[in-house]
Amino acid sequence: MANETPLTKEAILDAAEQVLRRYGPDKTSVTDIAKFLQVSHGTLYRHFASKAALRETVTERWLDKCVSEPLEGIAAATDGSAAVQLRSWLEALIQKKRLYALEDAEMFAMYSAVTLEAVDLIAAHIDHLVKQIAVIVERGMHSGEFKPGEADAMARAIFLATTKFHHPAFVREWSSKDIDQDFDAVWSLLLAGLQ
Amino acid sequence: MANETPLTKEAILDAAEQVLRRYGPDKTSVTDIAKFLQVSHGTLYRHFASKAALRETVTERWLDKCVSEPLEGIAAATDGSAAVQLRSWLEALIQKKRLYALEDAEMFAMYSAVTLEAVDLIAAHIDHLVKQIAVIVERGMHSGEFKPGEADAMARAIFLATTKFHHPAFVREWSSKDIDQDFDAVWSLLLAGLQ
DNA sequence: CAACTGACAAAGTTGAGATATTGACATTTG
DNA sequence: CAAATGTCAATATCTCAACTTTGTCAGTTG
Repeated sequence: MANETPLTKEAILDAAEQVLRRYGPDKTSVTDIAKFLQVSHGTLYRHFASKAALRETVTERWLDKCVSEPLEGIAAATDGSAAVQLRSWLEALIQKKRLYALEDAEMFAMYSAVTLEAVDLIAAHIDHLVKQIAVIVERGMHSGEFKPGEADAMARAIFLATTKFHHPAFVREWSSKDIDQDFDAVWSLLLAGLQ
Repeated sequence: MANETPLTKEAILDAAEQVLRRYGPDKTSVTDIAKFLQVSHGTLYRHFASKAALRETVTERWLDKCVSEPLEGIAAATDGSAAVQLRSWLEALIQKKRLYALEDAEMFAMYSAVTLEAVDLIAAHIDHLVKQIAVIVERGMHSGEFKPGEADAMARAIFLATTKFHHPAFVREWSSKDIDQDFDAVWSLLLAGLQ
């Protein structure tokens, strides 16, 4: 019964994202996604090896679209102060995490779950973000605004040192009244270490 | 049937710790602890308002005895390099967390659970640790080894920036091969910010 | 023959009744 | 009378059978 428009991975991912947003990561079954697409659930297994692989791919795409890509814009700028640029980049990362935790709660829950299950996928996403930081740090070192050093190691240190403000394990603490002051304290110390 | 040696809070906490170590935080009931002490479970409610209060008090005592007190020894030293002292203190904190995660797994699981439930208790414990860091930082500022600044804010920033290496949410990542290298990267950046 | 179906086994989840635990308190005991 | 008991209602957890979901694959279809 081959259809004239055969099912693509992208179409499945779009459907999965919609169903996931409606039912949440815990209540969404492969069968639910198949029903939505009006295909047999077996069909989805011709495109994805397992439910876990489908969940991971949905999350990977969401992270790329909602986190990596918008931040790429900030990291790509080549003018102005590197310190200001770095702070903007970190604030944008943190603001996006807080926003999605509230406004796209089901996809954020999916991302939190995948963070615990798919270590390699998250490691690759983090590498991607650290590379963006490294570009900013390198520019700062080149212009003399930051002191010379291992830009990649520094970038990774900056990402790790701000974990509390962007890692999903801390969602509940992001509504604390002290959180912005705490970020400021960490930022000041990191900036002092860079300059 | 009042006993000649009336039950003390400490005796209950000792018993609770032993039973908790045997059965783990999920499988230990107030009745189990009462059975161990050969008293009625109702008796325990004359000493603790609730099971949650008992769990929290056990955890508080464990944190004081196993974390705060040993680190106090390192923080109290008044000679040698403040940088070396601070690094020793942080390494001791991290090493203790890793050790207990493996060697006292049930009490560590109890602590992980309480970290999610009893925000105020953990906040007080963290304040305590941050004060110890502040003592080291202040000494470093006084001796001219660290540049002058707000020692308390810096101490808090140091604790927050090293979250990934001591917060129980990251137990699973502590066995990664990169973890020590990552700590080194963060340490270098923080130290540069202090000096 | 590529794309899909649907029947199937194995694994996982759900719900309802049985059992255990929590927490309050009137009562007992030395 | 302070300390502890044991019963009770409410809440939570366990058990196990019915059901759902996952993942495979031989078979169907355009």
